[in-house]
Amino acid sequence: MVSAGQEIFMAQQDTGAESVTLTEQAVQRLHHDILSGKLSPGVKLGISNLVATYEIGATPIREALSRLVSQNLIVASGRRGFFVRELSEADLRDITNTRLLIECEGIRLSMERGGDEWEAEVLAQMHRLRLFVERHGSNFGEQHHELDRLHRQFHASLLAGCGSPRLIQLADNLYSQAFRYRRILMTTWSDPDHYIANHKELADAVLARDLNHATNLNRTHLFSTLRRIYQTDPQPTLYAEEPKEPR
Amino acid sequence: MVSAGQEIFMAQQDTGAESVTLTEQAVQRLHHDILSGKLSPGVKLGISNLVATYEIGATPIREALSRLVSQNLIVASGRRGFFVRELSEADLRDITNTRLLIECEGIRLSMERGGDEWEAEVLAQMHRLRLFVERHGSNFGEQHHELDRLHRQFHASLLAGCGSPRLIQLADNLYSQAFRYRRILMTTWSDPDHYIANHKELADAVLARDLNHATNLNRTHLFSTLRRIYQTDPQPTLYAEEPKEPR
DNA sequence: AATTAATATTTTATCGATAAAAAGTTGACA
DNA sequence: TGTCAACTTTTTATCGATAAAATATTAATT
Repeated sequence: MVSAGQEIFMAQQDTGAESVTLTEQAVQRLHHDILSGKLSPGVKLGISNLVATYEIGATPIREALSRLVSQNLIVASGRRGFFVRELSEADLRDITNTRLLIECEGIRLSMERGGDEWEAEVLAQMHRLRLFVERHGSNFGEQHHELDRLHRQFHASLLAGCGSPRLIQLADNLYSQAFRYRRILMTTWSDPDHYIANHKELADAVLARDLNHATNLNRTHLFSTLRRIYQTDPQPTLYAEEPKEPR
Repeated sequence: MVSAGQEIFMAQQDTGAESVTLTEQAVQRLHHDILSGKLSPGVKLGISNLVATYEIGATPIREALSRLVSQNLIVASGRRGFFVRELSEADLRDITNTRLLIECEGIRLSMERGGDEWEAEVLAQMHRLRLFVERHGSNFGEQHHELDRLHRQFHASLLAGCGSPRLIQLADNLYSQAFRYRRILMTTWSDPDHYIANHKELADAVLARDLNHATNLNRTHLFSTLRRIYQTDPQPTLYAEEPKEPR
């Protein structure tokens, strides 16, 4: 027999899980499936297909698609339906340049305004990232949900202290857009130690308020995807002419 | 009696007007009504109200609302509905800072990459703006659709040559967000000549590739709304420490 | 009079059905 | 054999109806 207390608890759990709008569920699942590559670039997102696949009605699916359009993951074409956005070198370059602009400003502001909690947050995220990589050193190349999450959160933490909701939101957005490209490289990642060392260096530079160093590291980090996928020179348009400040 | 030819023509016109998705129509009308202040900040956007007002079904209305949520004009709250986003000083400050970052980078890139057509575009928009103001000097303070459009396009033209779709889109987006605040001031605008002179100076600086001057003018321009509405000091976080480059 | 409980009302979120495009197919004619 | 036109199928965009929440209202009890 179930006591009243338990019933209430379960009801809360139920609503806690199910009270999330179907639209939101659809957004999350579509987002995930697009980032993971399950839904490839260019693929047509037919309503009836999606309704069948996700077992969600057409209205919430449609609403979810609309939301993802504004996030540049999906393209809506007049009366012809929805499609997963195509990838291109020009697009990745645009993403990367914009990201650099947004993230560097966010980091700059965080350095200026960030307090103790912000610093603690950066350290904590770095720590989580390191622990995970150390524990999964062998399967490092594999796509791993948890690693994705930690990596995203690490980068988010760097600008978490900036005090600008818009910069934070934009950075997160651009991260998602870049992820589809980065994913392609994931299987080729080799050296966990190198990976951790890189991120540690960035975190340290940020916490040391060394804007110049942090910016340079971040630029290298962001452009590495572009370089490795398209074997192009970065052609960084941003902060390229930044003065060499004595550190 | 109507000939076959006319019938076809009318049908085309009909589809020409109506083939635009109802969702898109709803987006435009909501966008307009929010920017114009017809739908005030904080107001609840009840579905049935909107359905009745716009004479559009609930599905397209809902889709339109979803899209505008990602544009920061509307807030969606769980199962409680949609609301026009509130205004606040902190929000305008965030908008303004972000705008400055985006626009200045866009202008910088336009200066670097913009060709003849870009320059022509800037001049043309400046000209259109001037002509309109000169012709409507007396009713200058009034809200005027056409002036809004021209002003928006003028600012868009400054970064039109930057080659970054994302910067362009972001700038436009932020313009809309700022517009709700700027609108409050519109009735107090006094001097058409001053208005035109300001914009002319900005256009000239941009075309002369004087980044420093253009940045300063743009900062002043953008922060003037903040200053005038909230009587605050700008506290510009951006480019504040920029060196005084000899022009 | 105030706080809670029970009820009624409104409104959202969602589904299933439908009309209208778009895409695809077939067949006729040059 | 190729092109155009009529027709069929598929799929989108949209509506009206409904179940489930949230909100407002009333009643009851202390």
